[in-house]
Amino acid sequence: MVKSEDVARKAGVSRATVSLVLNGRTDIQIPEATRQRVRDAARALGYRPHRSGRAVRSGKTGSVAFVLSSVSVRSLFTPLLLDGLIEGAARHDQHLLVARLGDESFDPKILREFAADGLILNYNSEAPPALAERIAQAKIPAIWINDRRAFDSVYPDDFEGARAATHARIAEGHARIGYAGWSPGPHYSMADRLDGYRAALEESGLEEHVALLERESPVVLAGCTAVLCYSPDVLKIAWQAGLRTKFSVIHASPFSTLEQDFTTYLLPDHALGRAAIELLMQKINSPDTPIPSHALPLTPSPPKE
Amino acid sequence: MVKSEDVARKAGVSRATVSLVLNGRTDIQIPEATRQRVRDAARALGYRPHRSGRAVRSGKTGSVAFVLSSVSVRSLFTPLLLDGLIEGAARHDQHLLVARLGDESFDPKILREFAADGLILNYNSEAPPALAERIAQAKIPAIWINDRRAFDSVYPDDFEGARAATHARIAEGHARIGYAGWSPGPHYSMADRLDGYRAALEESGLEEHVALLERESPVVLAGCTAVLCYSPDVLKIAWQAGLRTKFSVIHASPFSTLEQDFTTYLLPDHALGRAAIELLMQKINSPDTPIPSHALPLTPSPPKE
DNA sequence: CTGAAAGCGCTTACAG
DNA sequence: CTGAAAGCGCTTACAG
Repeated sequence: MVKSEDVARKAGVSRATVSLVLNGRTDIQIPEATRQRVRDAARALGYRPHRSGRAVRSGKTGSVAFVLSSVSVRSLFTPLLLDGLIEGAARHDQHLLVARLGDESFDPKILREFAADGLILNYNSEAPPALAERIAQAKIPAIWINDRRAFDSVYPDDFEGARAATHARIAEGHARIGYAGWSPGPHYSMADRLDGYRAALEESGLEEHVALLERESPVVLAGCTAVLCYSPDVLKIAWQAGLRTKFSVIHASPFSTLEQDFTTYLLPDHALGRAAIELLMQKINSPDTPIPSHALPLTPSPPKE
Repeated sequence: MVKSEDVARKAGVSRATVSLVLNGRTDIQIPEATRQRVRDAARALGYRPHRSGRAVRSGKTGSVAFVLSSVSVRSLFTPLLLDGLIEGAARHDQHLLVARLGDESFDPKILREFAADGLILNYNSEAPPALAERIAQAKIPAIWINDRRAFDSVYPDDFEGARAATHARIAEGHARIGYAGWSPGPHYSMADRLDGYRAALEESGLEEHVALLERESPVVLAGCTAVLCYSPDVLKIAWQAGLRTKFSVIHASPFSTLEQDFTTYLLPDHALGRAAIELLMQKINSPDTPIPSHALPLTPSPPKE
C-alpha cells in the first residue's frame, strides 16, 4: 500500500507538504514547482489517501448513510431518490452508505458503530419508535425523508400536488371529478392527497365524489369525467371496474400502460434526495439547530400539460 | 464523543481490555464479570466505536462499494440487486458504499481515495476501458456484475433462461414459437438469449421465427402461438402491432399489464447481489487468485408453471 | 489476566 | 516556505 510517506520521499518533501498540496490548501504558500513535484509523485505511485487516516484525525468520517427498513415495503424508494442522494453526497465530497435496519430488537451496525457523520432515514410507514429514540439519545444528525415532521424532514407536497391536479382538471372544463384511493392510513400523505383534492373542489364550488377502495367500488365514480388517483395500482383497479375517464395519477416515476388516458404527477424524488443531503450537511455542521422541514412540489408529466 | 478510554475509565479497566471484550475476543481469557462491566459501561455511555480508528489500525476499511456509471442507463439495477448486496455486506460485517462514476475524464472519489476494500461494478453496457485499467493498475479487488468475463464476474444465465423458456413452450405443445427482440448489441446477454432460443428449437427440430425490431415488424411473427421476448418494452411493441399469443418474458422483476397472457422469467437479481459480495470477499482475502465467474439461473414466475 | 506502549495513516499546529 | 512532532481512536504484541 502506498502511503503519504512514500509520496513525500519520492518528491523529496515532508509528509506535511504532501498533505497540504494534495488537499489543495492554497492558504499555505508552497511554490508551484514543489506542488507539481508532489502531484507527479502521487500519480506515478498511484497514491490513494487512506480515508480512515484523515477521518481519525479530523473526527469526521466523510460519509453519510441512507437508512432503510429491512422490511422493504416500509422503505420504498426509487432509483431517482437514490441518484439524488448520490449526487448530493458527491457535491459535498461525502461517501454514501446504504444500510437496512431490522425493525425490532435491533442493534444495527450503522448505529452500533460510528461510521457515518449523519443519517438519511427513509420510512414510508411509521418508523420504529426505538429508532428515533436511539438517534436522539446518541445525538446522531439525521434527516427524515417522506415524513412530515415539523423539523428535520423533507417530503413531497402531496396536498398541493393533489390540489393542483384537481384544479388542472377543473380548468380543462371537468365539472364532475372523482377521487379513487385507499382510506387515509398511518402515512400523512394519504390524508394530504385527499385533503388537497377536497380543497380544490371547495375553492371551485364543486361537489366531491370519493371512492375509498376498501369499502366502495370504483363504480361510485360513474359519471365522473376525470378521476384523481394515487399510484398505478389504484388506476388499474378503477380501470378494471370499467371506469373510462380522464385519469390524473400521482406517482414517483413515469409509467405507461397500453390503453389508458392519464396525466401523471411525479413525486420529486430526485429533488428529495438532493434536499435531504443539503439539510443533513447543515445538521452535521450545527447539530443543535432544528431545521424547518421542506415540502417539495410535484411536477406534472409531461411538464407542460 | 465517547471513546474507548471513557469506557475503560468507567469500567475500571484499560483500553486494551475494552477493545478485547467489545470485539468478542474469546481467545483471550477475561473473567465474565469484567466483560460484563465493560459491556455495561459501553451501553451506559452510548459508546460507538469509531470505525476509522479500527480501519487505520487494521488496514481494512470494512466497507465495499457498489459502483455505477453516472449515466444511469448504463448501470441499470433493481432494488432486488441492491438488497442482495446490502444483505451480503451485512453478512460479512461490511458497510456498503454506493457511488456513480463519470464515464470519461474521471477521477472519482471512490477511486481517488482508499475508502473501500473492494468494488462491485455494475455496467450493463460496455464499461469505460479506463475504469478496468485503473482498477487493475491500482490492484483494487473488484467483481463485475452483469458482465460475462472468464473471471471475477457474476451474471444471469440468459442462454439457459431463454433455452428453458423455449423448451417449456414446446412442452406445452407450441410448434411455432417466435422470438422478438433487438439485434444483439454490445452486451453479451442479447446474443445469449437469442442463442438459447435457437438451441432449444434446434434440439427439438423446430424452425425459428425471429423478429429483430429495428428491422422487422413483429408481424413477422404472425402465426406463432408463443413468443419469447426480453423486457416489457418488447412485449408492448409486439402487442401494439397486433400480436395476440402466449408470451414468455425475461425480466428482472414481476410486472403486470392489463390484458396480456404471459409468463415471466425473472433475472436472479437478489442472488446476483449476494453472490457478488461472496466473490468479492474471497477476492479481498486473496487478491491474486482469479475467481471463475458464476452464471446464475433465471426462475420462471410464478415458480411452478 | 491486565496495562503501558507502539503504531496504523493521516493532518495540524509549531519551530525554525 | 518546510520539517519534526504531536495526536486523532483504535488494536495488537509485549511485559509483568
